[in-house]
Amino acid sequence: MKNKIVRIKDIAEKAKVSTGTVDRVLHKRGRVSKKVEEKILKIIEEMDYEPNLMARALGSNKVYQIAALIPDHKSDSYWYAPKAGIEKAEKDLKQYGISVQQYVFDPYDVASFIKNANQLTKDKPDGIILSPIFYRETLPFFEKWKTAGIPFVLFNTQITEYEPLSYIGQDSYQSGFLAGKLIHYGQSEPCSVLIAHIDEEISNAAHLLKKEHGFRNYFSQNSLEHQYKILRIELNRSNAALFITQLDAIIDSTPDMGSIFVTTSKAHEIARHLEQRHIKHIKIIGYDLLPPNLHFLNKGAISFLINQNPKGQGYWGIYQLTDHLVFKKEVPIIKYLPLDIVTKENVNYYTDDEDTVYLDI
Amino acid sequence: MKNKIVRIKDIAEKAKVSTGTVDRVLHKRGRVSKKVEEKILKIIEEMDYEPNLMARALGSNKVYQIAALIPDHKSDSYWYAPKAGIEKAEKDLKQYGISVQQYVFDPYDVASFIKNANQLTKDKPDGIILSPIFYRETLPFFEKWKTAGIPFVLFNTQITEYEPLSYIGQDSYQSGFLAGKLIHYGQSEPCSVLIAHIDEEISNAAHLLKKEHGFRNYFSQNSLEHQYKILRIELNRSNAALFITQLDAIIDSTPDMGSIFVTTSKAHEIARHLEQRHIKHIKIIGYDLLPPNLHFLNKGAISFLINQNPKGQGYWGIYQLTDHLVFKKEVPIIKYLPLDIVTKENVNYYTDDEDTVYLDI
DNA sequence: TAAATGTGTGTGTGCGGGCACATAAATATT
DNA sequence: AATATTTATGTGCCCGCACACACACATTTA
Repeated sequence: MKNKIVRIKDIAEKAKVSTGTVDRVLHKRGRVSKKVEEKILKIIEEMDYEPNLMARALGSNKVYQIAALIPDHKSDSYWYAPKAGIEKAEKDLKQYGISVQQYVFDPYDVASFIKNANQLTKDKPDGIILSPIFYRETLPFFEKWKTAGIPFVLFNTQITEYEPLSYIGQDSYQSGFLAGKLIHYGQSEPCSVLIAHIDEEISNAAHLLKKEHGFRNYFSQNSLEHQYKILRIELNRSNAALFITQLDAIIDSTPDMGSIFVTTSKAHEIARHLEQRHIKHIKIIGYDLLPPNLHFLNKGAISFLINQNPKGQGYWGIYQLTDHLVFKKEVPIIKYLPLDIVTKENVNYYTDDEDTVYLDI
Repeated sequence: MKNKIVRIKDIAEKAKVSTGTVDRVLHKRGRVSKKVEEKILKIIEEMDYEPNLMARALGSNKVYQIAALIPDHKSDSYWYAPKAGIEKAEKDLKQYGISVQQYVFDPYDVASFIKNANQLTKDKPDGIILSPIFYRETLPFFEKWKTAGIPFVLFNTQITEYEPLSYIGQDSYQSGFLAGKLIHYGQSEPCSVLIAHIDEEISNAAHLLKKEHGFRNYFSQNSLEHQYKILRIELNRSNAALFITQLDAIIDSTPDMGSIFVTTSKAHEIARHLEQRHIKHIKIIGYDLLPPNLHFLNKGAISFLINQNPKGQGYWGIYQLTDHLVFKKEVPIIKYLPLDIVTKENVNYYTDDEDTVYLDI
C-alpha cells in the first residue's frame, strides 16, 4: 500500500524530462514534441496524478472579486439569510483569495435592480452571484456577462436561458408537492384547503405558481380531489384593511377550512390573524425560518415550515464560485438543496448557531 | 477598502523583527523577550492576522494516519453509510495529507471489537474515529488513547466519560420527541401507539431508551396521555417465528392501533409484515434511509423516516479530525446533526448522489 | 551565410508558513 | 577579564505548483 501522493516532479522523473515540460503538457501550453507529450500524458494517467490544489492556489496570489447582487433585507427580511450566508462564506474563503462586493437593490424597484446591475457590470468582477427576481430585466445582463466571460451563479430563483455556472436553490414544484403531503397526512377528514399567495405579484413570480402546481398535483395524483376542496387566494399587506377583509371573507365562507398553505415566507401573517380571531383548528404550513414564523411555530400555530435554507444558498453560491475560480474544479450546474421539513420539535437544528458549518459530501 | 491579507512578513516588518521571531510568538515556542512578544502580540491583534492554512498544510508535508474503528456493514447494513462517508472524506481530504485505515469489527461480537481496538492502538495512528457501541469495553481504550495523546472522535453513539475531541450524531431523546409529534400530527383520533424496539438488546442500547423517553415525554408534556395509549414491545429477528408471533399478538389484541414507532432502522420489517397481512391503516415511523426502508417509504407503507445522516456522521468525523490535525483549528465538542424528517416527497434530496458535498456554515 | 524566427526543453523564483540552523547579544562562571 | 552558557533574534530552505525566463538547436528568411 503505497499511498504516495504523486507530484509533477515524480512524473517528470519517470518521463526523464523536466518539471517544466510536464507543466506545459498539463496546461496544454504547447511547445512540447508530440512524442514526449504522449509519453507524459500516459504517465499522468498511469500514476493517477491530481494537482495539489493548495499549492496551486498558494502560488497564484490573486484576489478574486466576487459581486453579489442581492435584494435589500430591509425591504424583505427574507433576504437577510442569503446575505449572512454570503458573508459567512466570504469570511471562510478569504484565505483563498476571495473578496465579495455586495450590490444591494430594492426588491420592489426594478430601476434599483438595473442601476446596481449596471454598476456591477462596469466594475468587472471575476464572478457574480445573484437572485434574478426580475426575470425580463435580468436577461440582457446575462448576455453581457456571458460575452465578457464572467461566471455567474443564481440562487433562490432559477432562470434556464443563458445557462449559469450553477443554480442553487430549491425545487419549487416539489416543495409544493411536499406541502400537499404534509397537509394530507395531518388531515384525515375531508375538508377545504387554502393556498395563499401573500405579498408577491403572481404574474412575476413563477416559483409561486410552481409551488401551487406541485401542491395541486399532490392531491390529483393521489386521487384526493373528491376529499379535499382546494381554494386559492392572493393577498397583499400593502393594503392592511383589504388584507384582513379578504382573509376574513374566505375564512368565514369556508367553515370546513382545515389547512392553509402559504407559498411565501409570510405564514406568520395568517397565524397572527387566526390567533386574534381565536381560531385554533386550522393548520398552517409555510416557508422559511424567519423570526415571526418561528414565533408561531413554537406556539404551535404553524405546524410545519419548509426550509429553503436561504443562508445555505448564499454560502453555497460563493463556495461554488470559489471552486470554479480558485481551484478550477468543475461545479454542478444545479444544486438543489434539501426540502427540510421543520417543526417545533426539530427547529433548533436548523436555526443557526453562527458556527454551524455547511458540509457537503 | 484595503482587503490586504496579512502575512507573518507584514507583522515582522511592522514590529521591526524577523519573521522567525513572529513565528516563535505565534507558536509560543518561547525564546522571545517579553517586551518584543507583547509588541508582536499587539500587532497581531491589531492587524487581525490569520494564518494561511494552505501554506501551512503545504509546508508540513506530513501524512496523518487516521484509524476508523467501525462495525462491519455485512452484519448490519446500517453501517454501510458511515463507511461511505469516511471514504468520501478520505478522498476529499487526501490532498491535505489524510490517510484512513479502517478497522472493521463484528457489531455482534465483543471479542472482535477488542481485537481490532488492540491492533489499532498498537498501530499508533494520529487520530481515531469510532462508534463506541460496546460501552464497557470501550472505556479502557479511551484511557489508553487519552494518555497517548491521540485524539478520538465518536459518532452515532455518545459516551461522555473521557471527553472525546468531538461527538457527531443525533440527539436521541429529541428524535423520539419529534417522532411523537409526527404521530400526533397524523393521528387526530384517540388510539393506541406502539413503540417497537427491534434487534437490539435494550439493556446495552441507551440511545433506544432515550428515544423512547423522548417519545413518551412528547405525549405527557402535551397532556395527551388520555388520548393515546402507548404500548411497547421488544422484538428480535433472530427467531423469525417468535418475531411474527409476538408482533401478531400485539396487533390483534390492539384493534385501535393507529401508529407504530420503530426505534431502530428496522421499520421495514414491520412494514413488510403489515403488508403481508393487508393492514393499511397503521402508520409507521422509523429511522434511517436503508434500501428496504426506502422501498416501503415509496410505497407509502412507512410515513416518515427520521434521518440520522449516517454518511454525514462518518464524513464529519474525518473532517473534524482533519481540522484538528492539519489545520490546528478548534473543533466543536458536540456536533448534533439535524433531525431530518424524510418522507416519500422529499427523500431524493437525502439519498445521495455520490457527489453531494457536505457544507458547513 | 549570417541573422532572424521558431521549437523544444531546462532552470529559477515566489507564494506563506514552519522549522532547523546560524549568529548575535546578554548573562553566568571561572 | 576571559570563557562558557544561555537567551534572543535572524537566515535559509522546503513544501508543490505556475509561470517567466534562459538556452540550445532547427528552420526559415534576407
